[in-house]
Amino acid sequence: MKSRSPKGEETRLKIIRAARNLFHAQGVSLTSPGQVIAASGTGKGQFYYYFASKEGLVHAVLENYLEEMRAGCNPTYFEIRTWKDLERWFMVHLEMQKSFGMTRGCPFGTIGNGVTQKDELVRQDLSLIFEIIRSNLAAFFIREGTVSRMSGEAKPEELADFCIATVQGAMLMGKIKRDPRVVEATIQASLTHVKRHFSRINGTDRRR
Amino acid sequence: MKSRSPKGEETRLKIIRAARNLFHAQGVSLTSPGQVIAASGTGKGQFYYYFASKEGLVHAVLENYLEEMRAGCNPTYFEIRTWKDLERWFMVHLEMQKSFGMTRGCPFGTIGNGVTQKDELVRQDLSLIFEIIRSNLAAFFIREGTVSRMSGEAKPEELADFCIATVQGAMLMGKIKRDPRVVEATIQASLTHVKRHFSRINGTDRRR
Amino acid sequence: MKSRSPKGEETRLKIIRAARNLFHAQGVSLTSPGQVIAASGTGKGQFYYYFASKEGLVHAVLENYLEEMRAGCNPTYFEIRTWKDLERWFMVHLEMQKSFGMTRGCPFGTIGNGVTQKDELVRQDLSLIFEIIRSNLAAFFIREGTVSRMSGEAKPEELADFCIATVQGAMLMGKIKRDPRVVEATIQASLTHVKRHFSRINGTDRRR
Amino acid sequence: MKSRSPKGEETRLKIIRAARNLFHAQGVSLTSPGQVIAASGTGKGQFYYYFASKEGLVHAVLENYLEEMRAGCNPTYFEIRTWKDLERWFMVHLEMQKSFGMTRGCPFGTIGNGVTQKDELVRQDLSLIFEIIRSNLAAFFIREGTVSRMSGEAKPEELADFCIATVQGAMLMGKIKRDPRVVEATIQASLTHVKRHFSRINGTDRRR
DNA sequence: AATGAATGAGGATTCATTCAT
DNA sequence: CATGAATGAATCCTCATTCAT
Repeated sequence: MKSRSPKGEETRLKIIRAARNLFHAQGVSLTSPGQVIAASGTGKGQFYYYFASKEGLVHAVLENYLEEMRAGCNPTYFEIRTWKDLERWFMVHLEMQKSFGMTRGCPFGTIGNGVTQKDELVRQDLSLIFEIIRSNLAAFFIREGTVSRMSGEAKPEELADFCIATVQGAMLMGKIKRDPRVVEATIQASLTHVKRHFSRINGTDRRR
Repeated sequence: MKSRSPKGEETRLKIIRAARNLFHAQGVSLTSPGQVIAASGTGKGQFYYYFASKEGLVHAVLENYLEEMRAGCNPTYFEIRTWKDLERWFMVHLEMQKSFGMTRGCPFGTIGNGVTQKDELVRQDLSLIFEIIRSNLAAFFIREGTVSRMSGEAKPEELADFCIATVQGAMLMGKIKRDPRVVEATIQASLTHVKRHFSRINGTDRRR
Repeated sequence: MKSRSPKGEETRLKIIRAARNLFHAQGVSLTSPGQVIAASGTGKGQFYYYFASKEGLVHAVLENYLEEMRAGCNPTYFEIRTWKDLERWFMVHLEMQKSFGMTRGCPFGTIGNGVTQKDELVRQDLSLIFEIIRSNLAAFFIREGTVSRMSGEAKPEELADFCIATVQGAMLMGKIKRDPRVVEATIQASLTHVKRHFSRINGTDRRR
Repeated sequence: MKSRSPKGEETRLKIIRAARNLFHAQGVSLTSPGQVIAASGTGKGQFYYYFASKEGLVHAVLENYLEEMRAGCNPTYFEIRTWKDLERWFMVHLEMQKSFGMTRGCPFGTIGNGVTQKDELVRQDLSLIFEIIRSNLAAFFIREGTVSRMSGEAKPEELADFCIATVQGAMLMGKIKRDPRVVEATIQASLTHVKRHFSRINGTDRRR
């Protein structure tokens, strides 16, 4: 935490918010400090006062996402307690994408796509974020009972990974095709697949 | 088709090959013409003699992928006739990623992730490529029989989209986590899900 | 004269014509060999086969203008025998400029404006062209009688220079203002001024 | 107004001064940012910090001329109150040109000659400058009396346009011929022409 | 005569960052 | 905390020209 004064923290957040949006829209590499500075209405000096470098900003943005998730105010992250919640989890991703006219993918996926061998720090930030999402999903699957009548193939963590990967892939394809239908079909299928593992237990729930 | 002379075509291909590799490794936006020129061992002038712009090069690279697919010499694209073929289709993606030490995703996904509103041409090129891959998968599913015991929910095309999206998502997550296990688990689950739609018909085949 | 074969001469002329137009529209320095080649529908090799360099092309273009003038087929150059001819001479410049929507000046002035210390050859070409135009005008003034009642101030050559300079200045201002009125007023005044020197002799002619 | 700090303003002016000189010497299109940067002793970044583009610099240079004129410190712009002033106005242009060894024309004419359809902004800047010069001349002619014994043909504004156009044309021809005599003769004739319109009133003044 | 391929210097601009105040 | 000025490498691209066939 570099600064505590409310004024400075506000400036810092303005920069982070602007960067978040730009990173989501066009990725990290196409976003220059200049763009972030302009969009945030701050100054060149401020930028490098609060962030050591552009990479530092990426780190801060991801940390900001994390804080948001921990504080429970990120619309795509919430505790999943029921199958309805899980469905909602899939759906909010689709809705978010729709709200941008299918021109953007998942913010994390977009940032993650641009990581190269030299961005080890950022890669780890992303890994951590996905780890948390994974835990959230896995926790639900664990809670949902001793899973899988199918030779134990699917562990809760793997189901969680599967959910995340399909959402990522769906959003990427949705962005490329500018079409929500791929996303809808994919997340539907993903959900169906996941539910099946719990068919014995949640008899009535299993198909919707 | 700009040039036919064997000499020029060779230069053009050298540039395309270099670009292909760099785009795959670090995405389009992080790849500068200068890098492509250096990697291809050509000259500044040659680059712009063969390609109108950097965007033109991206277009040419994607066209090159298309030609390769049509000629049947792209390792990730081949006619899928059996369930073994489908498994192989999933696997070659994983193998390719492993061969790069899990530092790269799918070349198309990587390029696609970087497209913004202004890259409409590139987006359409990618859409076309994915359309062809989709057709290939869908054709198999159609051939595999009158599908889906499940109230017709899953159409062949949607299953194809599902396969593509899961592979894209799996590779993206694999790259971010630098870990092949997510990929393995995800494509396994995806395959399982798909097979299930054909379980009544291909009784013995259904699990491997 | 580099080539005599009709085919080659035709190519050469296509290039010259394209260059003429481009030089007139945007000046020499903003016109690249590439533009000329494209506009003439020829090839890179042809260009440097017929012209040693870009400067050589400028030279050739100016020579072409000269030939045209000598052959009597340049619309702005014709023998001036009467005051009506002189008026027409002023007017054709205005008309030419109007025909381009007041977006261009005099082709010679435009080229001349761009000459720097290193373009000595071109400068001399232009000097020659203007010398010929001057002779034409001066010849008329000489023929028109023993001039100037005013203490010999205005020699025929000086009147010729005056005509040329006013036309050049008028067209330049007309281009900058995108307005034909400056041109009209200026050439009218210039004509009036010139006529006055002959008022004693050509009594009735003197005002139109 | 981008900057106020004395340091920055000085840098900005250094760039403008260097550009002014280069534009005058070789025109806008032959002047590269690199040349301006070198001549001004600043850096690449500074150039684009102060000016959005090369065109922006041209705009700034013309604005600078305007300020100079308004501040009364441009040697070619001063209030014309007497016929002597008008003569001086003509003469300073000639002297300026002579001071550069007849290798340059009028700075405004030189810039104006290079404007193409896409330089609308610059064209308007120049129009404004010439409008101000015109007003200055016209004001004098208006003050000089109820004009024109000649059927009201020549309005003060038109005489002003005539003066400007002849000076522009004279300087252009002077540059092309590298000879001050054309300029001398042309401005002399122009002056004579203008004076004539006031002959009744300023009887004794009319020839010098 | 004609063609296309090659060359590399240079042009216009943006980048990420640092410095001084 | 904040501002604006400074820096120079790098980006994307065009230029004028030459070469090989």
